[in-house]
Amino acid sequence: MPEVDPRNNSLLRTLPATEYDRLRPRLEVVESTPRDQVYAPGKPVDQVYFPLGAVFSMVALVAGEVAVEVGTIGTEGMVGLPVFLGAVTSPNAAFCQIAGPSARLSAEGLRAALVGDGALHQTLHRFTQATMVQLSQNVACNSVHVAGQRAARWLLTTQDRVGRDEFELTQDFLAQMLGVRRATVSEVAGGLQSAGLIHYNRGVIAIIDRPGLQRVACECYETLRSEFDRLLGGD
Amino acid sequence: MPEVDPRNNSLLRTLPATEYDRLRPRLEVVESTPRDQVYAPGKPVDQVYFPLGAVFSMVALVAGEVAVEVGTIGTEGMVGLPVFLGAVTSPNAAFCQIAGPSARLSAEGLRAALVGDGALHQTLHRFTQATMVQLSQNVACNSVHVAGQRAARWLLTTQDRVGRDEFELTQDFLAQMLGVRRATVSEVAGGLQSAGLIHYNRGVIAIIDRPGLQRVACECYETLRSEFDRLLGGD
DNA sequence: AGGGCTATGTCCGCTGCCGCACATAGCTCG
DNA sequence: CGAGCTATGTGCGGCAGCGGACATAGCCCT
Repeated sequence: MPEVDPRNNSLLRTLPATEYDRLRPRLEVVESTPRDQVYAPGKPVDQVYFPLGAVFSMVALVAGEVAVEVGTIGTEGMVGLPVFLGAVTSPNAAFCQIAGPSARLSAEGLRAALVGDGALHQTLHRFTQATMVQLSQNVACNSVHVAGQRAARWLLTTQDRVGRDEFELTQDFLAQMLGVRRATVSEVAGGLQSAGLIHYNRGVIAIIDRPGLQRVACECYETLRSEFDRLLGGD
Repeated sequence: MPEVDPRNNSLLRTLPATEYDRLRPRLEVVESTPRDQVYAPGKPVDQVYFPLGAVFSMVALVAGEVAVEVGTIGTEGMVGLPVFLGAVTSPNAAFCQIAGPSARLSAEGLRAALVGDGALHQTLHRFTQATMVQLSQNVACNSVHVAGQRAARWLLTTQDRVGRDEFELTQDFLAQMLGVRRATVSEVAGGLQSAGLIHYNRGVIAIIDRPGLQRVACECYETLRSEFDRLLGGD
């Protein structure tokens, strides 16, 4: 595996050297592939992930079955907030969406690093707030905006998180993330492609015209991006 | 104002006596009426509320205008988590939904009470986790369940929070909370009434048949209730 | 008593998405 | 090179909820 610097993760990057050095030996760089689970509903969350290029999805279950995406996490965050918040388990699940590396830390490792009131604690507090804002916006977005707008928004957000303009994504997967039928994604994706905004082929998608996509996407994209900047960017 | 014991709030109730006594002199019991704002989007959150009978609603804005309810807070919680999480402002708003008393505390008062790693800190961490679970479930619920199910669920939750089987609520208000048209609420509420589950009249609603309502509501009600119990009840 | 306001009931045409089903094209592997 | 799988395209009937508009009824105030 190519050595990746854990400092590619914004949360880790903001830590002062002393605190980071204490954490460093406990971090393990691992590669995830789509659908790898970080934690499952009701099972103990025993590891947290600081994505270094991978993107993860949090989903909520309905009737113990249908999974609806409630938020995504990339290099700006951490997967495993329930550990930070003192919960052993969560009713939600988290899994890999886009392949890539992450810095992994055991739950005890995180808890140990949090004793006292250091920078990590504060950083994770701000990330928690950012996550709550993301969840809130998603509640609103899901009930107000139509599939096409949300698909465009999702693609923009994912591009931000992976930092590449091409990544693996099937229509089937995107349909699950948006909570719509695959057939609906087929229609809206076809529309975006013939408008020259994206290009896709058998599970690989490329963003061609970002500004164009932004015009199609709902304002939730901009709203969240600027709020994340404000909360997590300002240091 | 009738003196209400701040210990009616579960978060305050779980505090050990020493910590509560330190907080007590800073708490002020206040009465809220529907639509009273606790905080507004982008403005500093300068007070937090521990509801003692009132119910509050958090809403997210879309296009700076349309407000969609993302969660509710009653005696089990606190309004003003952004303060705890170190944010000065929030893009969301919070306002009173059902009239009643709360224990109010200034933002600085809360911050002062949090120095060191006491029980309040831990309690609020667990409440933060509970709130995130609530938000997640609402994302899923909004995209999967139909208006009738969600209305029933909302009524059940609100009844739990106010602790009475009759409270003030107009169809117009409920429509905003559910993110549907008032006309839609008129139809589903009419259905619930003729099924003998509820009774309402000009802004006052009474829950007649709780078990019946539970059969109509989506499982999100039970899911969340048991998760809140698990996180906040176990002490 | 009457005027106005608020809360509620109801109707129409429309649209976005659903459930279901089937068709096709590219990739992979024996 | 053909079999089979996976990813994508498409069509049809149906329904929930929308936007917009209008009607009625109870309440309050004068």
